[in-house]
Amino acid sequence: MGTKEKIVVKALEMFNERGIEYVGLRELAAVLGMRVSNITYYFPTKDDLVYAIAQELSRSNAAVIVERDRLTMRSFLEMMHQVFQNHVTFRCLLLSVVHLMAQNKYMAAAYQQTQNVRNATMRANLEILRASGYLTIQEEGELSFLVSALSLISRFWISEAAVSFREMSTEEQIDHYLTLVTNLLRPYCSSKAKKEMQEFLSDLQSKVLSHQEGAGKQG
Amino acid sequence: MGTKEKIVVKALEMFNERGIEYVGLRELAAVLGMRVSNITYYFPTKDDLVYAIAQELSRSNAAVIVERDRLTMRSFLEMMHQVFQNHVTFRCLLLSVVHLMAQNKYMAAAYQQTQNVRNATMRANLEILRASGYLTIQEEGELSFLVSALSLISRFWISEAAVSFREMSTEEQIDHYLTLVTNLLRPYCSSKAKKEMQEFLSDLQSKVLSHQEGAGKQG
DNA sequence: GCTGCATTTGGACAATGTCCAAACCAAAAG
DNA sequence: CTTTTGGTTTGGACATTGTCCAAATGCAGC
Repeated sequence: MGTKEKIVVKALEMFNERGIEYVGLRELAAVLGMRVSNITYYFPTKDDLVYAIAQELSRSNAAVIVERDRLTMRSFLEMMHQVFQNHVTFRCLLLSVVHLMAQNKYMAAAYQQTQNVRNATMRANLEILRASGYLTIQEEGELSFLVSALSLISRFWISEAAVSFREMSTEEQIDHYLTLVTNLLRPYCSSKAKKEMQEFLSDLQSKVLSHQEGAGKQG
Repeated sequence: MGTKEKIVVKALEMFNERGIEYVGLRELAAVLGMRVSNITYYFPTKDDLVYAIAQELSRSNAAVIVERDRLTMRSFLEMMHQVFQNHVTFRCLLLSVVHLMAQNKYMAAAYQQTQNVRNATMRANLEILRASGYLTIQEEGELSFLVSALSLISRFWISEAAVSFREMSTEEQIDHYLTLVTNLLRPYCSSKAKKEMQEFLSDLQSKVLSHQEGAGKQG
């Protein structure tokens, strides 16, 4: 692993723990056993370092794809689950989204485009679910509403969790917000969709419980 | 207006324009025609200054109340509207919520309590709307879902708008997110509620249009 | 062994929030 | 009118931050 990668990995770790703004380059350098200017050699600006991390998140999120003809309510929710887990892995970015966009025009542009793609994909997926008889969406307005709402949840669930559900474990947080997603979709769900949703939630919660037991054994 | 108030007023103005983190005390002092240490005399810490602003937001939000026996779907939405307008007035706080909470324990505690009160009030209001035949909520789960979803929207609509709908006017942004709120509630609405909702939205949008004309005449 | 280039280093810079002793100033006390 | 008092205001210091640059180091290829 080259120096550049080492920096990115350690930076992500520390940024996630304490927040991007509260980790100084000197501290990061000290942990890495190098000097500050060695970091600025690879990343002239702290923003460049953050941007490199952001690109990794993009890559991770791009990897979460289900073939169109295999999309079910269950696989849709599992996609959301994977995206949420990526958000946890890169939580420092999502917690600082507003500041990063305000400061760094380059990142703002890239983020904007990514989000446009994500929203279009979301819309397409919902349309597939309607065509497959999972969702009973009557009009365009309902579709845009679901896209908007899912986008808002997806972007900011981790921020709300950070300020309001700090005492909950990551698994519990994800469970909470995936439940929110299912409740949002429920009024538009066919009985087939509701059944898959219920199965998904039960499986999810049993995983959360087993995680808690695991944590209990450790502590 | 004493020095202390002058500082708070100007700070809010500048924080809203450029973000709390990007307005230095020296710049604020220069605009106010005083020295930095004069600010720190009244607010030993920048956080203290921010906290003073936060207390003003609390006061403004506490003023948004409708008597219980007069609560209708329309007045409920108008309450949301007023809250959203308060958020605009104090937008610097909402845009930095995550960082402020991470940094300042005192503010975190105060915010937490405020949010608990707000959620309880929201729940109570929704229950009144159900009792008055506006909402057809069947089970507890639906009620908690609506409270959670409304809380998330209320906290982060302005953050999403800041990164995604920057080109929209404030009125358009508020219109968009109030529409989101109504769409969220719609599946649980009686026909009476739907009618009031529709009236509210029409009035809102005609206001937005007149605002646009006004802006057009100015520019 | 020398050259050339990527890497690493130390030290500087301006800007930030915070702090403190001294100066200022207006009103009360003598 | 002078002195004292206590709330303001000031200038300058401090450590810390991100950024920058010239010099030193290390290493592969000739």
